[in-house]
Amino acid sequence: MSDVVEFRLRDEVVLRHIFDCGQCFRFVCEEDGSYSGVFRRSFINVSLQEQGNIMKVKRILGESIDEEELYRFFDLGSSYERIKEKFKAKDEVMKKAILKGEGIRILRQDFFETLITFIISQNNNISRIRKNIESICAAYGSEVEAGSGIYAFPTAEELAGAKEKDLKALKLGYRAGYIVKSVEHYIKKKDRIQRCIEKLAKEYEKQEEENLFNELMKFPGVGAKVADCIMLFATPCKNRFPIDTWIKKIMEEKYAMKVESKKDKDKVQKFVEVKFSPYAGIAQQYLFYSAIGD
DNA sequence: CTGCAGGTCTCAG
DNA sequence: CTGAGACCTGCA
Repeated sequence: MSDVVEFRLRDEVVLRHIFDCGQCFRFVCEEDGSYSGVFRRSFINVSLQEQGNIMKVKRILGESIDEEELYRFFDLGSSYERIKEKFKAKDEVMKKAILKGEGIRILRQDFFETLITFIISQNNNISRIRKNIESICAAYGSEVEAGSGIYAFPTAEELAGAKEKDLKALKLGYRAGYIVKSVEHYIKKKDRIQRCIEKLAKEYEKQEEENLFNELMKFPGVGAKVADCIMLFATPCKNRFPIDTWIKKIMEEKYAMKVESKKDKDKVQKFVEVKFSPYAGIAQQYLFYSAIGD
């Protein structure tokens, strides 16, 4: 445990691509291009050093930071360069998309936080998603350091104290009900889900991926898109391809695929799986980032 | 004052 | 099993 951790990077990393590609909502860009945000029970600052060869993580407030946990958070065990080469060779559209999002990495975030965050994200806009999350943290999370005014994301037990009307008072809107029910559901199912995730961490299996997906779909307020996001951003599975409005547009414009009915979407899933498995989710991030970029 | 935002749920058919 | 409509809120 320490105050500063540095990693020598094997891959090209661009912080903006990581923190501004829609996978997380609590990190903000500083004037020097570094990013600050809450990681577990610490407020940290992430910057690149030495022409991008070193990633430096500094604890600003709260608990000391752990190298292993950060290594996992930034998915530093995966070689994105190798994945990118494979993608480029297979697909021309992807080749261009990768140029725009060269430095993306998929963060491995906390499961519960990701679950609640993406329930909030449905049919919502970025600025309100951010506000909603901060409200929840301030109301139910604990401060990373006394008097700092910076709050960790609440644990399931902390958030279990929230009633629907309380969350509505925080302007969560109709998602308030989903959250209350999903917190309850999570507390009941968390052991089972944890086991699923551990199995997937040991080795990737399509069947186990499906099991977890089906399990996630049982959470109130979680549909296919949100389930895919949770899988991609909070479990070892990198094969889910969330289809949101941006991806829909891309698949229609660049791949000439229809994306309206559930059937159409299943077709898209198959299509990207054949091309990019077991990393369809990483492909999704390049496409997504290239779409929001312009 | 409408429209819409990184969807999901609910019901008819 | 599939396809419309409704849905909190807030900013354009």
